[in-house]
Amino acid sequence: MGRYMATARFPEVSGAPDGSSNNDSHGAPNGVSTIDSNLAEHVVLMCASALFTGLSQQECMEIASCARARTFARDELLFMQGQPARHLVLIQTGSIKLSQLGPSGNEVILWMNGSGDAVGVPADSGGCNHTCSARAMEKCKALVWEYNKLQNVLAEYPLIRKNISQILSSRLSELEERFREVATEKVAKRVALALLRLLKQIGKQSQGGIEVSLSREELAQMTGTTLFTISRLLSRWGEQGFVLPRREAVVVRDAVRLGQVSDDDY
Amino acid sequence: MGRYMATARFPEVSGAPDGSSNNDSHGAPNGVSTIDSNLAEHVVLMCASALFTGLSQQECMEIASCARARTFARDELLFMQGQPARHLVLIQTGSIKLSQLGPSGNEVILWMNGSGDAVGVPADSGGCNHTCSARAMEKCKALVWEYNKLQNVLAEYPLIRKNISQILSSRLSELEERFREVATEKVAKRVALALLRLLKQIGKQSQGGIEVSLSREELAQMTGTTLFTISRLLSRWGEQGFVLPRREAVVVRDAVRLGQVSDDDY
DNA sequence: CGACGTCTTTGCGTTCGCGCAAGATTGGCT
DNA sequence: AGCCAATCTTGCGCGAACGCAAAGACGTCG
Repeated sequence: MGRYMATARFPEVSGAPDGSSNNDSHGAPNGVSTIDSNLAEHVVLMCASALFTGLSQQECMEIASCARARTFARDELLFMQGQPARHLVLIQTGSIKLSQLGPSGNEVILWMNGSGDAVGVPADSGGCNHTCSARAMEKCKALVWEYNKLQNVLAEYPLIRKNISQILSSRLSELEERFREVATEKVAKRVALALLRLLKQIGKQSQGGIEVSLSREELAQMTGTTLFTISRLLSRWGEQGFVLPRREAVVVRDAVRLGQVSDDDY
Repeated sequence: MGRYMATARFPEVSGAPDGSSNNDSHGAPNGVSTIDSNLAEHVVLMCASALFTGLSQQECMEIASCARARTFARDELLFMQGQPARHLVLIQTGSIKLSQLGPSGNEVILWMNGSGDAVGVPADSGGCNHTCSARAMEKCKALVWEYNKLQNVLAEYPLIRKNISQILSSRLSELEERFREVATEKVAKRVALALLRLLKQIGKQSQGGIEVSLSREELAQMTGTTLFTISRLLSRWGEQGFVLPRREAVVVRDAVRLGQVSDDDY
């Protein structure tokens, strides 16, 4: 609570960058222009992403040309729940959290997305409103397409439609699983399972283990509990040695042990 | 628990009906063959369904010709969690519940589907396993397509792909909402919201209100609580008059009042 | 019609996890 | 360096909901 209140401006991811676009000094050596080396990066990113799986480098390059490169500052809002969806964002570096606000003011974090993930995936090409708000957790680099420019791309490469279905479908099954968890499992197990998922999604190698950068409150909002309970849990687990509680983060030292957490571990 | 244990046979929705297929005696009057009148019914159903939205009657008829009509008996299993998905089922009458079983044996009901809904929607055309089990809640009539026969249809009518994305996307947002609810709201509100949703999905007009045919336990499995708590809740609400607790069902007399249920209502 | 199985109700004790409050820790910023 | 705001920790009490047990209601089937 609190930290974000200042950002009251209504954002909508704009294609036009805030100044910090492609021309980041990358010390491009003689002959290779900065634009080209960025383009190559983008193509690599795209080919590895679930969204553009199956497309050739050639094709990715084509599609990349309709995109704008952007950076998002820490805590910057990409879009807000309820707004009409207009932009597709492919994350290059950094992580983005998608959270939903309920009528009674309660907030949950629905998704954490990292490098290679797509945010604002269009179901139909247009017309829908965002079901959640998106916020950069740290400085992010990303590629942004406007839906209307995407229309042609989708028409030309029907494979992307298939990939979108695939993405939607796998998100659905992940959420089904998480729904079952939050509906039936006790807090300790839920938190353990959430952490294990987060390891893969936004985990960063760190001394002594893999670090997940989420505050106690954010972890609580992912698992349907309170920051107090999370704090107590992590303290306990810290004593047992398989996690290291950090400020706004958790370092997981032993994922296997974490996976064995059961009801009696709290 | 228990009632279902007997059905140990491994099912997989078969195209070949169990005998009770198209030729239900419908007292077809002279001139109109039973087949034709069924086909007409199917086309009407399809045109009204989200899956085939936008297709002409002509086209629906074409597609219907690849389908088999089937009935499912009460408590019949359409498919089981973990099995490879092979069939698309469009519900004509009756309702089907989709439930997921966790590793520790806890079960939740993820979806309740009624007339016009599609079960086993293919994300990609094949290769995936079912994330939940499907069971007919009552005698159901349905149309069934095999995935391999569907391949051609999907290729010929790309609109269906779009519709599938649409369906997946709207299911995703419903589940996001329910996830938020189960993660943040108290039991009373969760149950009220679940009932309101069920009214639309599988509600049947009944004397004194709209009836939802779910046992206490099933209602509990939808909302992440126990049959005891549900029973107590419904008793209380019954006293207040806006619902009627019935055996394996709930009659909602005043949906507006139900929507106003808040924490202090239990 | 009566017996049985299933579903439901309700009482009661227990516990998990909430939520406040006060204090400790941390990192950023001037 | 030192202040300040944000985050985190921990103790404590309480209440929502669980979960068992026993009894009641209902429908079915012989």
